[in-house]
Amino acid sequence: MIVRLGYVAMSMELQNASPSQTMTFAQFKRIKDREAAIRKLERIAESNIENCLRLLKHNVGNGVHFFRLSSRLIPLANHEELLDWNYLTPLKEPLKRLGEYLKEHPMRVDFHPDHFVVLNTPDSEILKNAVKTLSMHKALLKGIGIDLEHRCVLHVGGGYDDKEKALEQFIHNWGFISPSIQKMIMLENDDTTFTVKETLYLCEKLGIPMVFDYHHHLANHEEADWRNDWDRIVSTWELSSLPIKMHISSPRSESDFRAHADYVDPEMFLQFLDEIKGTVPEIHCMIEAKQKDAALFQLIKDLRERTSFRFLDPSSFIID
DNA sequence: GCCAGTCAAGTCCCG
DNA sequence: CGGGACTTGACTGGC
Repeated sequence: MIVRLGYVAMSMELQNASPSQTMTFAQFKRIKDREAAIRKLERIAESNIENCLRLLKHNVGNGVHFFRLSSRLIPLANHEELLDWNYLTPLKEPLKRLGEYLKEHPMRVDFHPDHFVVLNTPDSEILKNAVKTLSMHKALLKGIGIDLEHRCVLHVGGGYDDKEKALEQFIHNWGFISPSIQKMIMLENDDTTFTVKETLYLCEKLGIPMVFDYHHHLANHEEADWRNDWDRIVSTWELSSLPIKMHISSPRSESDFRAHADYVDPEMFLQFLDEIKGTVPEIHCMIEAKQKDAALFQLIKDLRERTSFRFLDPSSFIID
């Protein structure tokens, strides 16, 4: 079984390389000349994409081939008072450069839109905004030249005091979402509302790959033993051309259990790998730790010290 | 140059 | 029902 590790959105090691620089709407309004303000937004977005390319180069230099792109590349992209702003035109060339680099250096990249993209809302305005944000992600993927299939991880959404009803609302809303956006989606179990079993219910019904978040599962489950659902999780990936992916993080502390720790506990990870060994030919694990790439590099170091895993490259190894 | 406060979005929580 | 907490990284303002 091949295991490939990745990390999230930004680097603790590269200086001044944030892909999520921003301008709030309050700041935007304070600028008298609207055209100048829009040009500033465009400069920030271009800089974010430029930093994104630096991050990709940093990844290649360190043998990392799995990476989550920031979902905050374009500040205020979906703001209702900026509907006339065609943010894509000035970004066409920078996005193309990302795509060209990715063609030379293959890397699995995807997005995790912010948690206010909720597809199971009963409010049609909120659904409209969620779809708008997903359309931006679609445009970014197209601009880079990445196939849309399974590139956006989302949570199921709100519980609204009746989770069964909330799940049915998801199914209802799903019918109003265009196939090209449906195709982008993966669903993840969350740490407060929807468990693995509930997420699986939707994934199986609608043909959506499920991203298993081990930490969230520990925080929120009906049945503690996830292994009973593992085969079902794996099966949701049969319809995808990409290998199964999941999220790995450690709790910050017992009292602050849901928060992400700085690093990943290697013993916990090794125990987990031992459980799933041989169940899939290849798995991609997204390391979600406060220390981002530094946590990934530390985990790799820990694994090298503790195991005799055969490393294919600095961030991928084989378990027999 | 550091620390506290602000910003954005939805949901959730409390009174 | 309304206001505040939550979450995240970036940024601003006060000292």
